[in-house]
Amino acid sequence: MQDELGLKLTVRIYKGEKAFGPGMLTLLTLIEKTGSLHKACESMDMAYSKAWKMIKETERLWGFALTVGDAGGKNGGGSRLTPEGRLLTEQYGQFMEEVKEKAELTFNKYFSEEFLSKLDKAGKAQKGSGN
Amino acid sequence: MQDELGLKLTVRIYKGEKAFGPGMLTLLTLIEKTGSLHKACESMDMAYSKAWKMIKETERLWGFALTVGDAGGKNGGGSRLTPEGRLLTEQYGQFMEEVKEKAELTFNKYFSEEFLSKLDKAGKAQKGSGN
DNA sequence: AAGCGTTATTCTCAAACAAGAATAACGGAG
DNA sequence: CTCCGTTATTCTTGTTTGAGAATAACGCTT
Repeated sequence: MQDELGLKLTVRIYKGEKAFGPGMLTLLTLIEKTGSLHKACESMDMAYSKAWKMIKETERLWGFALTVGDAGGKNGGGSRLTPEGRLLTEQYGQFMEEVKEKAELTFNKYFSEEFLSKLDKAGKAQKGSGN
Repeated sequence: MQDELGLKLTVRIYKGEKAFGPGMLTLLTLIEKTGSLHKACESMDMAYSKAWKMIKETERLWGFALTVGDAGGKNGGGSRLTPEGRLLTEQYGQFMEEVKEKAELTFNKYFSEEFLSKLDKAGKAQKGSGN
C-alpha cells in the first residue's frame, strides 16, 4: 500500500536572519519542563553545544536573554526561561498551532480524493500522446 | 529597533518521504516557462545535476513522470511538463499561496505592536540584564 | 576535599549536501 | 560531418552542518 499524502509546515520568524523556529520552540519548552538545558538536549537528542549556540544566537538577534542558568548547587544547577523567553515561546507556539490547523484544512481542500483521481486520470491519458 | 519581524513558511508535501516542496515548484515553473531544464537551472542558480536528481527522486515517489525531455534537434532539445507535472505544480502553487496568505494574517494577529511592546516591558522588568 | 551534575565554551571530526566537471548521446543547422 | 545546445548520468570536490570530546568553573552533598 502506498504512503498517504501528508503536510509538513515549517514556520520561521525572521528578524533579518532567522530569529525563531520549531527547534527553539522544542528546546525552550523542554527547558521549562525539565529545568535544565542538559536534560532538554538529552530529551530531544540534540548536542548540548548546538543547543547552547542556538540559544546564544537567538538571544543576540532579539537583544535580550531567553534563558538564565546556574552552574553548581543542589542538583548541579539548571536553566530556566526568562519572562521574555516564556512569552516568546508561548506566543510562537500558539501562532504555529493556529497556522498548522488552518493549513491542514486548506490541504484537505486542495489535495482531496477528487484531485488525486484527476491526477491519476491525467497519467492514464498520457499513453502515446505528442503534446 | 533594527530589522522588522517577518514570517517565512515552508510548505512541504510528504508521501512517506518528502514529495513536493518550494524548490520543485520553482524548478517546474521555470521549466514550463523556459522549455528547458538547462535554462531553468541557470535562472534559479541551481546545478543541473542537482535539479535532475531532484526530479528523478520526486518522480520515483509519485510513480509518474513530471517532465519529458528531448536531446538534440533544433535548439539542442528541451524539457516540458507532463500533464501530471503541470497539474501537481499548479495545485501545489495555489495551495501554498493560500496557506501563506492566511498565515500572514495570523502572524499579524500574534505579533502585533501590542505584543512586541509587552515583550519589551517584560525585558525592562528584568533587573540587571547584563547579558 | 572529593564527587556529582550542571552551565559555559571551544575544538575536532564525520556526514550530508550541493556545485561543477566530465562524459556520452542526440539531432538539426551551418 | 562537425558544431551547438540540450538531456542524461556519474564522479569529484568543497562547504556546511551537527555531534561529541575536551576543558573549566561552580556550588551543594557526602
